Amino acid sequence: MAKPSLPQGTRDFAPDVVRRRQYILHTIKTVFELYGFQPLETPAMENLETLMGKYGEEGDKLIFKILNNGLDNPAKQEATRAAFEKALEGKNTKDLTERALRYDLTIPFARFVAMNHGQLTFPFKRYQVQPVWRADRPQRGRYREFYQCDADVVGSNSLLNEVELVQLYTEVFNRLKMDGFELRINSRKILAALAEICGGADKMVDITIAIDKLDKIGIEKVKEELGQRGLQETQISTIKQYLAIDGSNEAKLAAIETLLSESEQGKKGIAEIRFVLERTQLAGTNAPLIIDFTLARGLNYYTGIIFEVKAPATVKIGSIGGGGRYDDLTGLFGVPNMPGVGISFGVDRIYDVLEELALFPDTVAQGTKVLFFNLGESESKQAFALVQQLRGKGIATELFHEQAKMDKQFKYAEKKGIPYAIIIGSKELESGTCNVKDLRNGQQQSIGFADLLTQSFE
RNA sequence: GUGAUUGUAGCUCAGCUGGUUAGAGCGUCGGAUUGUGGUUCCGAAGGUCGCGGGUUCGAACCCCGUCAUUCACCCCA
Repeated sequence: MAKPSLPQGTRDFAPDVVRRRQYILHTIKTVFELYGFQPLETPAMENLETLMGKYGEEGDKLIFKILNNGLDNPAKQEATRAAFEKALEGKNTKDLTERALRYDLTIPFARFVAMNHGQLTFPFKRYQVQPVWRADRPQRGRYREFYQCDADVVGSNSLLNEVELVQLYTEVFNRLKMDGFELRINSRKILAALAEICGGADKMVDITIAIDKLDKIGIEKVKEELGQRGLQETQISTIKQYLAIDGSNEAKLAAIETLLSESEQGKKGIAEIRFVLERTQLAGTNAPLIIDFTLARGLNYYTGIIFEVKAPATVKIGSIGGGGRYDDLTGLFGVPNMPGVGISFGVDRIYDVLEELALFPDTVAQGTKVLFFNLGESESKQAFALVQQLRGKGIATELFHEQAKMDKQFKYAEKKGIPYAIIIGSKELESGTCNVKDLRNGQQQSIGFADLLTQSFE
């Protein structure tokens, strides 16, 4: 029997890890609900044609395809062989695969909205927390199966949605006690305006891809890449000027206004950012909003405000969330005029940040609150009755599974992080009391069976 | 997909130029300890050296293949 193993890029989550992940997800979901978002779940698999062509050529390669069943059916053998020939050429055919694992949550969501737009109440605010799969090569912090945690508002052009999402981000990270996170904001319209004054709107994709790498490779390499992507010296110099904008949010706005004064689109983008900044402030939200004109976000479907959440500078993890506005979510599925804005939380990275900064509350590790010791036949009968009563009160309680030395039972409690041990031996049985020991400080008191039910066990 | 890297006990890692029976720490289990844990002490179990092939009198070590890991690129969360 070969050693069991896991498929590349997948993980088991042990109990203590699940607890901590649930703490994060529960916090986020609570805030989503607080802001009026509704939960949605979609299937792990979609029809292949729903996904293909939505993520670019590279994206298509990273979609996990599911082999059709019944390929060994003799009647279909001819078609299957032909399909396989096509697969060798890199083409997909229904005769070989017609389903695939979802690659993200946005496209399934778009599919859902397109299918149900007649029944939905708009603006439709949904959140969705589910795993997605990518046939990417795994690396640190990159997996083939990972959770996405998205919230979107569709069917509304109002910038108030952006303001609310800023508040939502702020609330979540405040609740997680993550001091020092930053909310970077930019507008895709400003990037478009930059491309415009650099001589070609068609260069926007090239420019954003290069700018996006600024953090990683530095200004010189970005200039190099821009040159390779066919931009002229004067254009690169304008972009350099653009990237050099620095200072307070006000100073940045003033500088960008001068630089993009010729562009109508640029003015719109600037006005959008101004609006979000002002309204956030007006609402009294203490959001760490920072304008960052170098923020580009690779994805091309964004059209307005874009966000990115950066982890506190002390942990070198970078982005822990992002999002933005798009004009047309469902056009690809035949339902036009469906604008929206959405955000996403990077759960795995948030986990790493909280771990590194030791921000998980101690209580997260606790499952069972009370362990009854098992010291004999009649003792355990009494204990078992009390166990059920405490459970009835909603207190997570266990009885040690067999009679054993106290030493062993203490160690079990300690390893499971159980805070209270209740000891009922022959003496206690006689007196109708039990010893309740707080394992965290070693203090112990004798309590009557009846009084046990009014104890808090916190 | 491209280029590197590393695979030895449950975990972290030693293991000399290729040479007898592959080691340590931590963890696990048992004991010191028959009703009070975390410390300490003693003892034990645990390995087809990732897998397959080759070279050699002899391979954990060298060669080839393969699988997995980690990292970079691409792309992205």
